[in-house]
Amino acid sequence: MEKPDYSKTLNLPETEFPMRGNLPQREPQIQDKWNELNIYAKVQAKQNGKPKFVLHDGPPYANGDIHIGHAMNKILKDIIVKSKTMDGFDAPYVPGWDTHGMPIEHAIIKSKGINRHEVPVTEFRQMCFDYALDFVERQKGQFQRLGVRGDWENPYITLQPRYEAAQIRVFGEMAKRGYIYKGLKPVYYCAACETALAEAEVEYADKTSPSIYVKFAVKDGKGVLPTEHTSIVIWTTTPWTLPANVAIALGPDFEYNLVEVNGENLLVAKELTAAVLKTAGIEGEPNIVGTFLGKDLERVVAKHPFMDRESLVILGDHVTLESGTGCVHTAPGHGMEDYLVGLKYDLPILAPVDGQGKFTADAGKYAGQFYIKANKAIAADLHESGHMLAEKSLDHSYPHCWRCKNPVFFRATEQWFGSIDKFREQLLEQIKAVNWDPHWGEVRLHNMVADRTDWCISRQRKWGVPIPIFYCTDCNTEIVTDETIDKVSNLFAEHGSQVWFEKEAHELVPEGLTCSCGGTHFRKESDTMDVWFDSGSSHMAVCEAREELHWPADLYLEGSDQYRGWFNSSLSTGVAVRGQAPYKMILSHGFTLDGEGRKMSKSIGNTVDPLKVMNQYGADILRLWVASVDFRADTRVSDAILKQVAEVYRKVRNTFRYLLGNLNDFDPKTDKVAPEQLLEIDRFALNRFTQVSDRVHNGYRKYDFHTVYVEINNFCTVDLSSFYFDVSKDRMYTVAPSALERRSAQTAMYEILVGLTKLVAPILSHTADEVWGYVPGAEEESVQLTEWDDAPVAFDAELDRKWGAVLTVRDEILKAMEVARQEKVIGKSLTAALDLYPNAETLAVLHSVPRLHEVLGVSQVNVHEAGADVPGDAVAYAGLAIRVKAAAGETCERCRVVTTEVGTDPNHPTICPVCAGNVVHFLG
RNA sequence: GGGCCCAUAGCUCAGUUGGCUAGAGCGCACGACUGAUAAUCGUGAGGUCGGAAGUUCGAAUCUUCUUGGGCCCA
Repeated sequence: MEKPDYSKTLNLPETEFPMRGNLPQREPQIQDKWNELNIYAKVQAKQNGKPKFVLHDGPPYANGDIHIGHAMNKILKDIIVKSKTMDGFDAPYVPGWDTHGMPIEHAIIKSKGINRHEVPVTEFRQMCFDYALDFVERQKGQFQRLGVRGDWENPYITLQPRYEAAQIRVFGEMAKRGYIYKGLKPVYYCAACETALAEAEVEYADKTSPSIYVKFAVKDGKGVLPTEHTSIVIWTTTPWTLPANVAIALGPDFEYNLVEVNGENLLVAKELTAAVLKTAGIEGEPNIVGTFLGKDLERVVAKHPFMDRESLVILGDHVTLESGTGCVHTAPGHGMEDYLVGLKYDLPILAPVDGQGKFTADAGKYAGQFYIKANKAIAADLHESGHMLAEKSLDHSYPHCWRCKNPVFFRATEQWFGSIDKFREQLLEQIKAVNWDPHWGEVRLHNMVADRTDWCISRQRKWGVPIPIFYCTDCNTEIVTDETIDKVSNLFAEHGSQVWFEKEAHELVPEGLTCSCGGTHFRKESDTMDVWFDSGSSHMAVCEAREELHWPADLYLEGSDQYRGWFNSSLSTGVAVRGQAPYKMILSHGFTLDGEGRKMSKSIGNTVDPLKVMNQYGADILRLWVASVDFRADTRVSDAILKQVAEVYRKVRNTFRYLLGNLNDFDPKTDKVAPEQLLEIDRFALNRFTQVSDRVHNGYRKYDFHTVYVEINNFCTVDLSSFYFDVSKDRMYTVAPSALERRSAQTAMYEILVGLTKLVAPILSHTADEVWGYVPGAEEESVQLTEWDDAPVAFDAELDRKWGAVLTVRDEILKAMEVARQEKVIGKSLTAALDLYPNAETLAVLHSVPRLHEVLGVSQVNVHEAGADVPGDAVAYAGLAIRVKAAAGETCERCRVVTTEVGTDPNHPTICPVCAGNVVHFLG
């Protein structure tokens, strides 16, 4: 008989599951399979009737390709939705898009080079509409490439008719409750284009402006300032705004000097006194007759230099001492800060300038003049009347119109507001009721809501949802009633908001509408709504409207910029129309920075493109990266970081591969070993998995994905690869295929394989399904169609403690063996024989371990009694002295154990008796 | 300028109510194996916790200040 090739008589791992992921190629195939299966619908159908969990998607803006922030956001949501599903919930996910607003108008105007005023509104809006939908499709493909599962065939889009219709109803509800009012607010305005401008439409350029110092005579010093011959000196570079002056702002904590000059007292900030006097050409040592704190001068009354009006002294934190006089001319109708401080003091908002930039009758003698031209006339008059202290000019950076390049200015215009004031207390109450993660989110939103001004919801824009208000052409009364809202909403539901621009007012109002004045002719509002009102209505248009969802949502999850944005606008509309926050919980993530913690920007060139990452590494690597970081804070990403994540992935993948390889002949239906018959070490492996499984489940439930990542990583590397697999591999390979020792290990590996696949599925969705295709006996078409099971064994704390002690001893022995290896006493562990000299405690541990040599990976172990003489060449460790020597005998050609018994069976002269017994199972 | 947040080994993160020589994985170095092989195993070297001051018997953990960074306002 010829000597057999013993390597053919082993149960070596074998699997088609590739070692290399090749994710950029493989993932799209897996996604195709999901699409064929219609995985979303299938999962939803299966979970129907289970407790619902609604994560409501915050809509990204449909413009541009997705960036790394989008990727992180969507991946986090996907991990949550998938883990909730596997945890036994019905977790629908309806993705959304935000589509109206300036950036798309901007993009259309730029890319098509068109002038908004020359293209018919409906045509312009259609272009915006098409553009937005193009990007919805584009981003949808990119989100799907990330592996995100959702109702992609039926998303919500803010330009959808049914969405716009629902939004109109939100507006109507707010109006009905008296929360909508018309007021004045300054906006950037271009007189040449006769239009309001968004901030993004303003560009800064150098300009030379007048720089004048004007005296405002004190009329009532409130007992603090003298009234006779006393003036407050203001400084301005826009003399034309003086007709709109209603106040003078001082810094509350600044000191102000009262300086006597030529018989009159002038008030200027102490720090600026010298500079002002110098500018005014006043020589000599100033004669300071008094010093005051700004806050002591509050409500002093001055007299306007040329209007028949008073000017109130107020306090503002925006006052600086960088230039001017420290006494700030305040015209709430012509400046943002002036406006805001004006709200606090309830100042009138005057803007006596019309749409062409000409002064109105309210500007008195300047009526009819173009605002800039009036600068000269005003200055001349101030000289004439003796109010001009000094007049110079100044070069500075000033906002200009992006189109016509003319200077722009702030002009108070009529705007629609949502009255936060009327339900601020309710907002603050509701903030308390929400579950905030991280907890500081509550403070952040609370502070914002506590001191925010009313919500300006109107925009002088075309690409948006129109504000559904009519005006009586006879008496100009605003009309918004249940009937008009109903009518408009229904029209929008049918035709979309485009109908507002296509039809005349009389076609849009309910039949028979009559104004209280008796008028029956109407015109329609031309402003559109702030896009935050669009997305802020999503809880009504989506959560409440769609039957698979519910209101309020269980969770909103967005970047921390959304405290100001969507969290805020959604809360406002929710409380306004339903008296309640539209979400039970807010979870927020940080921003993604580069490897050095710097903000990413295209100009610096430090961006990480998720699409490139997926082409290079794969979506699962990106997903694993998301799971690996502390997303609640800002996170970093770089190629080096992704490489590291890819290493972790490789380890996890190899773990799966090894499990699959060892299970190639395992049929769970027939080969499973009952728990009580399992070898102790196999039970220990399962026991550890039980623990890991529990921790991973809890990690998912607390949205601590980093815990999930760490637990899985450590389980694969420490528990499995370096211990369990390493220690059990010889047994797996050498024993008869169906021997209990092998089936026992296979049972443990099978349970671990199935369980682990389910644990990683929410994160490594592609890989998990790839693995699932190889799992023996797996019936479901996707692991996403399974739920987490209870762990295969109940956690046994005693077993865990015992093997913990074994591992500690093993570590000591490995150290000793490493020393022997360095000294060339041994090579691989199987060439070693050990003499162990334990103390009583360690002896008990060693005695408790079945198959000790297997656990230590050596050929021979000789455990001496406690107290035995320790030879001088043994190395002492805690509780144990160890002598490592080369094992005596020959190496069994089959199992590679070194033993003196090789050749005991004359038929097999090169192998050990154990192998001789096992080999018959292979040779027949 | 204001509100909120972040800062622990090269990297990603742990470090309950302040208390043993600050931990893990990866990476790195060295070594082993060649029956998980574009794999696998072992050993080891790396932080004094952004900085300063303070409270305390004792602080990465508390206080103040400070530096750098981020989000949102102004």
